[in-house]
Amino acid sequence: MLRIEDTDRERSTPANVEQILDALHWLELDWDEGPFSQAERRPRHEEAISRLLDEGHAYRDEGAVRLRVDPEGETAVSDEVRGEVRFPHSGIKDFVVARSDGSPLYNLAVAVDDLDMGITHVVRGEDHLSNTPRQVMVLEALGAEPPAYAHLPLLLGPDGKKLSKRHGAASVQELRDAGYLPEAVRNYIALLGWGLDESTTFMTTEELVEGFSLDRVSKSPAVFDEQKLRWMNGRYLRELSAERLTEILEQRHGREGLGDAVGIAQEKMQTLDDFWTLAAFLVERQDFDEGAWDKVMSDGAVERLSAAREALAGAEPFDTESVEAALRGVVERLGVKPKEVFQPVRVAISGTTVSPGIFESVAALGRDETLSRIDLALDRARA
RNA sequence: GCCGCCAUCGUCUAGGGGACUAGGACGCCGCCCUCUCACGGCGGAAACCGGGGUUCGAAUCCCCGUGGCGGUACCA
Repeated sequence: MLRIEDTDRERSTPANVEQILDALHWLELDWDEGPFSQAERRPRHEEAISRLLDEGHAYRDEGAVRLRVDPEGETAVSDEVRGEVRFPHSGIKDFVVARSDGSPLYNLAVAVDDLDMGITHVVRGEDHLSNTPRQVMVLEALGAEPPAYAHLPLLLGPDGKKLSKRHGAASVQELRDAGYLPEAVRNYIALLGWGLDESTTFMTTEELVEGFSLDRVSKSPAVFDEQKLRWMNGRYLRELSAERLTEILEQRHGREGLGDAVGIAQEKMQTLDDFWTLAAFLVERQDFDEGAWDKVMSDGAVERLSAAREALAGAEPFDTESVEAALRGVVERLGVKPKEVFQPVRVAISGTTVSPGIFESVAALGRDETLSRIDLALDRARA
């Protein structure tokens, strides 16, 4: 039985817990909630406290109950990633295990819970390492063997500050909203503070489960790098079938009929959000970007654009192949560079100089819409 | 203050005394591909925190320093 710290116990609001579980669910990670309810656990905690009191391991001090700590001794914690860590008791005073009102404190509650639940491995953030000797002392006073501990390096934000768990669920939510795929996030996070070997980067969940080992967990904190996540997400996006991606995007945007657009934008996307910036022009007309317009609609652009219009008007059938043939024919006839024809067309249909492939885009728009957008551009250029 | 953890390219990391001229990935730069942007391919710049030891030999082991982080609560 493995316990993964941590869902805050008493201090967690239901909404908070809800968020965390929601994040785990989105990441497609399994979990077992265990006995969350403090109310349920309370009798066991009180039992442990009175045992500690009866056996002289703890005493009352101004109402609160404190555990006795032998000032001469030391407590060693055996940690799966850091080895044996020794804590001289000179740095640990008798500590409170129960408040004056009898309610248990974290270090006691967690130790008793671990014991009752038969926990064998406690895996949690490094921020708990210094608390561990206290939990071990509680367990020892109770005559129990402490579980194995593994303290993982903290995750830092780009600012170098720790990515707190209390905001952790929120940031997983942010990643989802920003258009990252759960499998990419899962894969990326696995690589923070751990690696299978010196070069493996992409791993399925099965491979992760199969290959994970605590002895390859690193000891130093890791900074979350969104650039790398974007790259990885792009790779996962391109592995999706066009059908599946269309389904995801149609649901995300609450629209139908995005298939063609998805087909030609997929290879350029890094996040789901990128889709709209890349392909919005295929769905609705965009305003002309002034910079792009000035750059492309220079001398002779009107002639080249009208020639392209003529060719497209006669292209039959209006698919990618014949569009390409028509446009390349114009290039040849005019004896100009390909881009001198393609870029004006691109600006005419998309409003800007950056877009997916021109032949696919024109074909996807259809003849009528394409010609009408070109006419609009022509009018504007002549005005 | 005291206790503890950590320290390799900008970032994630490999490395466990000689295989290190320090490897891979993201990002960056250049070239190729090319209708733009991407994708892809090729190439490049880029790091062992500092000082002492130990050793024939140290990125690797030890000590000190420095820096970052955590704990030291009738918080979790």
